[in-house]
Amino acid sequence: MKKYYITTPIYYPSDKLHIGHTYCTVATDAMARYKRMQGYDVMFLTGTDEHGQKIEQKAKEAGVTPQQFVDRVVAGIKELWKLMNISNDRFIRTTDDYHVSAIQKIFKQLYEQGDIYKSVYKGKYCTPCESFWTETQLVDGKCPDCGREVQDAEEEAYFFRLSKYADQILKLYEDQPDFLEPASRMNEMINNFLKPGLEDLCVSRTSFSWGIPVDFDPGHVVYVWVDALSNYITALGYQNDRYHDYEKYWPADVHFVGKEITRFHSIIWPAMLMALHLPLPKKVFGHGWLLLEGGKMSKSKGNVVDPVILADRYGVDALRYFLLREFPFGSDGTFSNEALISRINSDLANDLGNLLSRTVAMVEKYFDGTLPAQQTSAPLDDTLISMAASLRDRYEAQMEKFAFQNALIEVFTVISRANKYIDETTPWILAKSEADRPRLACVLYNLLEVLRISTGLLLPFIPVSCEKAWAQIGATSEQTAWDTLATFGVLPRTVSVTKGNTLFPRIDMQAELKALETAQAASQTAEPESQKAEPIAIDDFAKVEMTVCKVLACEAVPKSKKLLKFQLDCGEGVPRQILSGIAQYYKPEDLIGKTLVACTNLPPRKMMGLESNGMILSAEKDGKLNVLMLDDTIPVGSKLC
RNA sequence: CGCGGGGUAGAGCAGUUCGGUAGCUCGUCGGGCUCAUAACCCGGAGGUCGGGGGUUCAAAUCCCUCCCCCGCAACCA
Repeated sequence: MKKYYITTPIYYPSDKLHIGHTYCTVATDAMARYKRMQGYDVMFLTGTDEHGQKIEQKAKEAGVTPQQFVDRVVAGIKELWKLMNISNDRFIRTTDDYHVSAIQKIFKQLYEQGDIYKSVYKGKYCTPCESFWTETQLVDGKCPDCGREVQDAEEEAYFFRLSKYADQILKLYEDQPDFLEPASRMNEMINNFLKPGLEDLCVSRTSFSWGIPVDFDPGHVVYVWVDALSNYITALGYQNDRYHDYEKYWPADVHFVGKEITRFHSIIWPAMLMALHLPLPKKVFGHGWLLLEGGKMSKSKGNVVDPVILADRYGVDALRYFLLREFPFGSDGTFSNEALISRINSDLANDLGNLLSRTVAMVEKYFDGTLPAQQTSAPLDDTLISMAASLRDRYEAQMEKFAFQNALIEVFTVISRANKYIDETTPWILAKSEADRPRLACVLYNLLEVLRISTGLLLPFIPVSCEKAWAQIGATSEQTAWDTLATFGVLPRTVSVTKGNTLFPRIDMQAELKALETAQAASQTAEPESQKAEPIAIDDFAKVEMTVCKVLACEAVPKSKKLLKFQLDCGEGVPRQILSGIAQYYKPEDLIGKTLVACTNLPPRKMMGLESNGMILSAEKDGKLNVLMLDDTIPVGSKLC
């Protein structure tokens, strides 16, 4: 049997997942279901990448162990995939025993054959801060955190000989121009990383401990590259006994990944596999991001879209459909509630749902639910029939290119044609004459066939709804199998229908937009987590020196989007230079002469090569920022108390 | 000149590989229909395809140039 191995990235469980992760996973799921439908033996893998410093910190903040922390988040992720009807065959966690031991073996093998070597990470060390810094991070040759002297220091670390594989990877791209898609991503890799030259990659850490220990060198843990990327083979049983289908499924047919991690999958991962003498995946596809009006989705902006709310309100299938129909898979798209509702209404409710509803209703009304065998065709039927019969091929061509959007457009073109066909044939008029009954029966039969083929092909996208539709049009799963979908006339002529519930109810746009706003706001405030600041002692507050100052000069930092450079009179006799990331909110000239407050006892910090000696106070809420401006009569140099 | 993506009707997008009448969805205006989820069908209005220059019989598409938006990396104390 032909096999097909497809993967999502393994997600980082430092937080709840959002609509972006859902997008990628739903796409992978649709592809997996499509391939199963075609008769492939599919392995669909997803999972979680659970190690690293960030999770160690988050667990500490939450007062639990890292393992407890990830267990909780991962449980939520599995629930989300269940809700979204994700049909993954396997779920790997990088904390799974079998993965841990396999990684240790892989790491050791690479070390023993010389592809990983122990070296030193050279830098400057600040003893009181216990921190390593590179030359470029230093401010005036001193520790950027505390301003004290630093010493030359060396830290042991393991490195992977990535540089050794640069040529082979360039050759891979030449020989296999479709290895990484869309093509624009490959250009980015070549220009940004390959051409400038690859540096060896630091693949271990000693600065945190939440990771897979390097078993032959205590104190070192394996860093994300080797740990996370290898999941695609350890999940099949590579170097472990938990699973035994590495031989069967590897190499993967495609890795679906977000564009931010295409680099890891198209450079580091192939290099690692080359080092291990393993076959390379056939393809890496870097999909685009879902953006929101006003930019990227991010926790800090508080504009994260929660898939659970949307699925609860409109149904899982509707959300799945929207995600794959609205956005071209390779490029970014803009998500909005309005677009979601509009898409559901126009395609699913008005076109597909209504076609099903009116067709089934007419079969019940005119023939008591069962068509007679005597049916008369007409030339008018030909266009519809040929469109429906050839639909599978056009759909398949798009699916093979991961062009989900286009595949769905193909299906809905036929659905629209069927709605038009009803107008052309006017069944309600045919119903009035006994002589036209055979003709009427044929018209309704043709409509049922279009519905059978359409919902057959929509199965990977909206699986639950398709099965409901089959129940209504009287189709069995044999009659909607892949092989039957390129043939018109599969349902028996005397098919019986059963009217069911409305497949996709229309959504009241105005009412829902309001309701959504409330629901989303509620879910965000429901988890204040670290919102409330810890109480501090008055002494702690007193440590912060806040000084009233006047802006002497202010200009944008060249090539910087965020930074403005201030010269401030803080009553110290000499101007103080402070950089502040508010360029998007203020024009430099508007701030000159204003009286502001700055924190003036922070250690100096270097940004864009310029030194900043403090922080200008501003207030921020809901993405809006205001610099604190004071009455100009307050004397410069006053301390806030 | 850091790298990449993009600018096409009021909104959102396709079309650009390989030049040949500018298309889709939503919205809007008018008409039709009554089987259906106030759904469906038909028609209209609405675009100097970011600006300028070039190649060509012919440019959204190819070449040059400029402008604007967005993302990535170094910056957000």
